[in-house]
Amino acid sequence: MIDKNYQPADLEGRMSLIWEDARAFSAGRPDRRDADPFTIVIPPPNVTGSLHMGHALNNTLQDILCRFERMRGRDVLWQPGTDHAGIATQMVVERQLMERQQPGRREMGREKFLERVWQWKDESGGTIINQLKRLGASCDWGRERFTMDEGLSKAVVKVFVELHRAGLIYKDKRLVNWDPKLLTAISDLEVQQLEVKGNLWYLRYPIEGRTFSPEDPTSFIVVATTRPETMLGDTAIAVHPDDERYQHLVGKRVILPLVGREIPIVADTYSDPEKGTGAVKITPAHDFNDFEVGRRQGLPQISILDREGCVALVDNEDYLRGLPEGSEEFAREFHGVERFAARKKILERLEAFGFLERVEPNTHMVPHGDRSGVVIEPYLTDQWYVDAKTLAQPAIAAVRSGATTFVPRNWEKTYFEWMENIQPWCISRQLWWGHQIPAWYGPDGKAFVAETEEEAVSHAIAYYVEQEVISAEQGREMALDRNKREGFITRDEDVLDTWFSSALWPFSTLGWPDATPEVKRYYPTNVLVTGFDIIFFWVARMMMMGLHFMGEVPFSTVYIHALVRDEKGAKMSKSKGNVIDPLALIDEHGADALRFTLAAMAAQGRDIKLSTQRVDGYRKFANKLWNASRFAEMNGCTVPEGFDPAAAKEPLNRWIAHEAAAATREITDALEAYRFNDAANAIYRFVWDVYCDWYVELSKPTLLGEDGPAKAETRAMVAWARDEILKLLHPFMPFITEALWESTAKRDGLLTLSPWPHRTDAPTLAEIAALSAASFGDPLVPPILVSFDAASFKDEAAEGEIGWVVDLMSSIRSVRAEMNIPPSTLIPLVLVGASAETKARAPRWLEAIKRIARVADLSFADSAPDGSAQLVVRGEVAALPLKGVVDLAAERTRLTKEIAKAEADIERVDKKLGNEKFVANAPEELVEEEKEKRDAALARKAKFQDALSRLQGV
RNA sequence: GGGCACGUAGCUCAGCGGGAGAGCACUACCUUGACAUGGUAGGGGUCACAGGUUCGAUCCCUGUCGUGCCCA
Repeated sequence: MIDKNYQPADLEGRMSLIWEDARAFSAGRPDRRDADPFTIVIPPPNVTGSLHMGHALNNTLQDILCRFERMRGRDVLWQPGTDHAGIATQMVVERQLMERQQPGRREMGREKFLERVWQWKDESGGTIINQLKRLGASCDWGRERFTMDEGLSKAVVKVFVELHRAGLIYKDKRLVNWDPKLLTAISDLEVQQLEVKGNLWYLRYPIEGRTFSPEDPTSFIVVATTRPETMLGDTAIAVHPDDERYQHLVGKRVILPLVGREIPIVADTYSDPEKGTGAVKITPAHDFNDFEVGRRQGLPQISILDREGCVALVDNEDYLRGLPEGSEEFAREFHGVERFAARKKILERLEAFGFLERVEPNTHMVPHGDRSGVVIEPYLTDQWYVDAKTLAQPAIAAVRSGATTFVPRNWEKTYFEWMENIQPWCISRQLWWGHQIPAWYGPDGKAFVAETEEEAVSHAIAYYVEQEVISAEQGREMALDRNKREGFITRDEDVLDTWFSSALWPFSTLGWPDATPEVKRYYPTNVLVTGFDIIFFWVARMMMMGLHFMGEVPFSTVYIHALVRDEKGAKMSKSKGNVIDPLALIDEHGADALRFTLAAMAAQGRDIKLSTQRVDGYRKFANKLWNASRFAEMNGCTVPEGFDPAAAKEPLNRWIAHEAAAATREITDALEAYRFNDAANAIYRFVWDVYCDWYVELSKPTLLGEDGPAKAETRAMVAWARDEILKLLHPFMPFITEALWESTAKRDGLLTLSPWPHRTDAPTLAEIAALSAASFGDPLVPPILVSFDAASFKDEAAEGEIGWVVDLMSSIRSVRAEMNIPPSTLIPLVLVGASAETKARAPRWLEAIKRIARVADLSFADSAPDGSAQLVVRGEVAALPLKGVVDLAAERTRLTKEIAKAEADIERVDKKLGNEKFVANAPEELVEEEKEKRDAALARKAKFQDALSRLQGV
C-alpha cells in the first residue's frame, strides 16, 4: 500500500536502513564476480567537515554515476573515507581546549595532545559520513578509510622513503611561505593573494663617501618599497643594467640608513626602470624575488624576523656582522617589536633623519595564509621538498596522450599551465597532527630516512662507525641495547602536508603497498569527480603519485563540476551569511529533491546558482510520481508474471513502450557523457509530460471501463511503465524510487540492484530512411541494419495514432479556451472529410476525447456545419459547431490570425526557396523539407480561409 | 598583466549553423473519481552591442561594453 501523502523524511530514513541491511553497496558481491568493476574514490572530506553545498553536489554526481553503473551490472566500488586535515583539525582541537579553559597544546606536550585529537576524531569525526548517508551516497561504507589509519600511514611512509631514495624528496634551505600565526611553513597553494591598500615608501640610501644631505640628490639613491621594515635585512640595491640614470653608481656602495651596513649597488634585470625609481632594495631573506637576485649576485641573506614575525636582532650574527660600534644598542631597541609596529617605528626614525623622501598610496597584492588569514612572511628555513617538476612530466604526458581526460575538456589547459610551471612542493609542516616525517638526525644533523626507527638506527650506526665518530664496539652496543643509544638520533618533529597522503588516496585506500586483490581489481579507478578548486591541490598530485608508484594513471576521466553559489551568484561563505545548508534543505524538501535539483542544474562549465524554490519544485515532481503510482495501485495495475511489453496490442500501450524506449536512450546517452542536466530533464519530461499528462490520462477510459483484454493489458502496461520510470529515476532520486518499488509489487530484490532498462535503439524515421538509403544496392549490407528485437518497441502506427489524438485534444482545448467556453459546456465534434484511418481511429478514442476535451458527441461530415469553429489537425479539418454557444466575431478574429500565421510561414519559406544560392548550397533534404513545409502551410491556409468564408455566410 | 568562463522571457537557466526553449513567477479558467504539492489555456524575448564569414548566424570569427573566476 502506498501512503496517501509523500513524506520524504521517514521514507528516506527507512530506505537507508534497507540498503544497509542488504549490504547493497558492497563491492565484490559474489554475483558480480565476473562483472566489470567500476570504481570511484570519494574526494575525502575533512574529518572536521560538515556537509556543505559543494559536498552535496559533488557526492550527488558521484552517486548518480555509481547507481547508474551498479544497475548496469557493474561491480561498483565507491570508496569512502575522510581526510585528517592537518591544520584544520589541529586548530579545532586547540580551540576546544581554549574554550574549556584546559591546558593548551604546548603545555600538554605532543603525545597527550595527539591522544586528545584522536579522541576528538572518534567522537566527532563521523559527522560528515552520516550526513553523506542522509544524502543517499551509495558508498561501500564497510571500507571506510582515514588518511591517518594504519594502512594509509604505511603507504605514506613507504612513498616518502622511496621518493627520498630516488632523490625526488630532499631537504633544502630556501624561502618558504611562513605563517607567523600557525608557526608553520605552508605550500604556495595554501597562500591567497589579496589586494591590500598600502603605501609605497621612497627611501633615501646615502651613497658611500658622500656627505648625506636631503637637499643634495647626488648624495643618495632613492628606492621605493612596500615593506620598509625589511630594510634591516637589505644586502644590496639593484638597478637595471640598461638604466642610464644609474650607470655611474653600479659597483658603488651605499650606507644602509639606521643600520650602517655597507651594501653594494648591483646591476640586475629584476629591477624594473618603470617602477618606482627604478632602483630597488634587495632583501634576500624576506622576499622571493630578492632571494633569486641575491643568489645571482652572491649576496648574503640576513633574516631579521623570528618565527612569530617579530624583529630579531639581538644575538643575530648575520645581522650584526660588520656593523659599526654601538649597533647593539639599536638592535636592542628594535628587538622583539612586532613586524607592523616595527614598520611604523622604522618609518618614524627614517623620517626624523631625512631618509624618507615621500609616501605614495599603493594598492598591491599581499600573500595571506588561507587558514590563519594573517600576512604570510617569506622566511628562510630548512624544509622537505618534493621534486614536483620531475614527477610532473609523466603526469603531463598522460593527459596529452588521453590516458586521462578532463570533462569538460577545457580544464586540461589549466592543468597543463600549472604542471608546466610547477615549483618544488614544500611538504613539511611544523604541526603535530599528521604523518610524522620518517627522518632521524644524527649528532651532526645528518638525516637518515627509513621506514622504521630501527632501520634508521642501523643506518646511522653504520655511517658514524665508518666516519669514526663512534667506534665499532660502541656501534655494536648501541645496536643491541636501546638504552645505549638514547638521544643518539632524534626524529624529525615535523609532519607532512595533508595533501601528501591525499595524493595516494586512489591506491592507498585499496591496501597498497600490499598486493591486495582490491588493488588489482579496482585500480586504476574510472572517474574522479571534483571541483576545479582542487585540480592543483589534489588531482595533479594524484596523477604524479599514481603514475610513479602504480605505473598507471589513477583515473581515466576527471569530471570537473561547477561551484554552487547562492541565488544571486555570490560565493557562499560564512562571513557573507549566505550559506544554504544542504541538511536544512533535506529536512524541508527531502534528499531526493535536493539531489535532483543539483543534477538538473549541473550543466557542464557553468556555476550553479541554487534557489530553494527550485528544490521545492522538484519535491513537487516527486509528489507527482508518488500520486501517479497511487493511481496505478488504486486501479489494480500490476505487471503479471511473464508479461512482455513488446507484445502489447493496444496502440496506447505500444506508444508508451515506444516513448519509454526513447527516454531510456536519451537518459543513458546523457549519463554516459556526464550530461547530468540533460539526463535529469529527460526523465522529468518523461514522467510528467508523457506518462502522467498523456499516458495515464488516455488510459483512464480503459481502466475505468469494462473488464477485458484491453483493460488487462493496460493495467499491466501502466505498471510496467511505472517500473521503467522507477529504474530510470533511481540514480537521481534513490529514496522515493526504492520506496515505491517496495510498495507497488512483490519484488525479487532491491531496485538499487535491479537491471537498468534495456537500452533499445529505437531509430527515428529519418534514421531508418537514411540506413535504408545507405544500404540500398549494396548486397553486403542488409536493407535495415538495426535489428528490431523484441524490446525495441518501435511502432510508427502507434506513434501516429496517439500523436493524432494528442494534437486533436490540444487543439480543441486551445479553441475552447480562446472562445471562453466553460468546461461545463459540452460541444459536439465533427470530423470533416476524414480519411479512412481517422474514421477507424476516432471511435477508439471517443471516451477519452469526450472526457478530456469536454466533447458531447462525435460525427463525421463532408463539410463543416455552418457557424462552426474549425481546426486543422494533421492536415484534416475538425469542426466544433458553436452556433449559439459562442461569439462568432471572436472566431473570425481567431481564424484571421491563423491565416496570417500561415501566410507568414509561407512567406518565410518562399523567401528561402526563392534564393537561388540557398537551393544550390543547402543540403537536399533541407530544401525538400522546406518545400514540404510550404505545402503544409498552404493547405492550412486554404482550410482556414474556407472556414472563414463559411463563417461569413452565417 | 596572462588565462578561462559568461551576458538568451520578470527570475534561474538549457540550446548553439537552417522555424527561439524549460522551470519558477505572471494572467484567465477549472475542486473532472492519483495529485490544488493539481489541471487547461495564454501573455512575455531586435538571443549585450558592432562588424565579418556563410545561401543562411542566438550559435562560428574579430572587436567593444558589462559580469565572474583563476594565476602573476
